[in-house]
Amino acid sequence: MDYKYLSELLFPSVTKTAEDLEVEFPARNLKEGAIVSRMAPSPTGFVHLGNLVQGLTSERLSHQSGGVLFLRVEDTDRKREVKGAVETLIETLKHYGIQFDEGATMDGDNGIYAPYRQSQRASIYHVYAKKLVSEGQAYPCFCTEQELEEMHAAQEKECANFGYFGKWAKWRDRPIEEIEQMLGEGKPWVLRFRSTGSIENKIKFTDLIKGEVEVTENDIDHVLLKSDGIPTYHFAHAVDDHLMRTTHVVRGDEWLSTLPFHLQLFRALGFKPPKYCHIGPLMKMDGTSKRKLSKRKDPELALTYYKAEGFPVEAVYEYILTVLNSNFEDWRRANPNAHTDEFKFSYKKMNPAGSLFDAAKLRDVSKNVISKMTAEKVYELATEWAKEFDVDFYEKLTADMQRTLSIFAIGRGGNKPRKDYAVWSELKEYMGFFFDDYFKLCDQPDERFDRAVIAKIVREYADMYNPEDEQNVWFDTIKALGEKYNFASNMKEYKANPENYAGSVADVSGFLRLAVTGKNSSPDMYAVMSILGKEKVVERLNSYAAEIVK
RNA sequence: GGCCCCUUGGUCAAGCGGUCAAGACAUCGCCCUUUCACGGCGGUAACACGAGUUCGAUUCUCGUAGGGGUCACCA
Repeated sequence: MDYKYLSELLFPSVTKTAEDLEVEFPARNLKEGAIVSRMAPSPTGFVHLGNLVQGLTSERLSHQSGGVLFLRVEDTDRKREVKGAVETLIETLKHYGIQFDEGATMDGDNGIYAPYRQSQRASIYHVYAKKLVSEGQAYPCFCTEQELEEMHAAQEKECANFGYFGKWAKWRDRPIEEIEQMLGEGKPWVLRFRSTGSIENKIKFTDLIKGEVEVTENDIDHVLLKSDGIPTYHFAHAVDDHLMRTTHVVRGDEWLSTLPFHLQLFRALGFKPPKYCHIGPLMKMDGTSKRKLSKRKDPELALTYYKAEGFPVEAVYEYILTVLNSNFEDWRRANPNAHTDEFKFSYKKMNPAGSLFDAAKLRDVSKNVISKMTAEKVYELATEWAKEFDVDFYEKLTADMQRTLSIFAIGRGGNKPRKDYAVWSELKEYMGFFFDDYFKLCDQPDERFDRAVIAKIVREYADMYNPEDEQNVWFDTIKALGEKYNFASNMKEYKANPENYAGSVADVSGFLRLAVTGKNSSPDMYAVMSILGKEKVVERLNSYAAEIVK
């Protein structure tokens, strides 16, 4: 077989050579040890938490080493093309603050290894395709979809391994005349790799996360170019990561099974393969107690979900880091205010197994993150969120910025800041009572007390509330009022002999709280009342007193 | 089915041949406290199973089981 002739037949318009491309896309000039990594998602319409896990790993690895991180869009699947997906992708990654040094952007490309969209790189792939054909390492296959299905069925029947290999590889060794004839008839074809591997052979390979991995050689003649001339993931991966001079590939471990093929491909092309970090899958609890993999359709795994819920980006980051690097939490405790970039991230600390996504933990992390923010920061992020997801609430929040800020300031700062909410979408429930439109009685008063007494106390307090009072005076007033109705003002005494009292000042505070906020749980009452103002406080106290005895 | 990866409490996870097997989240109890929170202290709770190597295995090896992945002109 004259492979050279075949390659001209298949790729007549390709004139460039692999050598030309080496010159066009030269090696990077980086310091020793600098890692070049990338995020290479396919634009499916939404970004997955897994993408962020992978992206964050790449980002830390490259930037921490003084290297480069770039974004490459893997849009080689025309059938699954989703309109606007690339924009969504770039926007989402931007929201999550991943800083790319080069790669695909909204309006094009940034960087000398462009284009960074695979759909625009066909001519580059074809150079290598032609080269492989001319060397006898790849060949055209004219099998129809139906023929392939029949092959699969036959293999199933024979209990043979699946795939296009060995005797099943119909077009692997057809004479050139036949190929020319098919070509002449304009029949569609794909380019297949001529594998020389055997499943009898094992190869050892070191993954940066999994460690020593023993895999079986690939013997399948995988498709390199689809019939539309666009490469498959495998071929594009080898060509692009070589030309873009990627040193480290971070990806999910679902790729582990095709790794032998990738290694084979790099060798066939004369490329040095990158180092690989295969991350275990992120799983989720499914139903009862069974664990299941994170599927593309789990809405809570889509990044847009976290944005809509109102998780601060920083919280999602912190959570992912705690999952990725087990020592991150310890570090965070030791450095509560340091920027995450100061944490020494290491792939050595990464768990080779997959992990279950822990929503409760994320919430906890988020509460901590929010509790450390200033009121101004909370205002900024909460209003940003509300503007997009709850316009009415947004208007309330921004109507009087100073007032809103003072609400956010309650219990903030100091060593033990409050941790009331984990996401912005909970904010309305937490502080809604500050706005008349959202104020309503949510909770019931304690059953132990006579409602008439409660009403009496509440009404009486309405007459005594003086916003000018200092906090201790304010509280003394409440204590005195309670004592009048035999509610203990000294908690220790009350606890020692509860039977001597109708209740404690804690209960009295509870009555007032419920009247003013509509809830049994709220931030500091003194602050709440002073922000609401005398008029509003008195009004709510009185209407509550009336309401409760109806 | 073939091939591959994984397996410490409910969850995330330390642990690299000798530990009373960390810590965090969740949960429960107590304390602090004017409420609500925060916080503090403490409790329940784990090395999947079976062989082997070894004086000694959670740590090493091999099986078994379980979980997961992959076998496309998807990535």
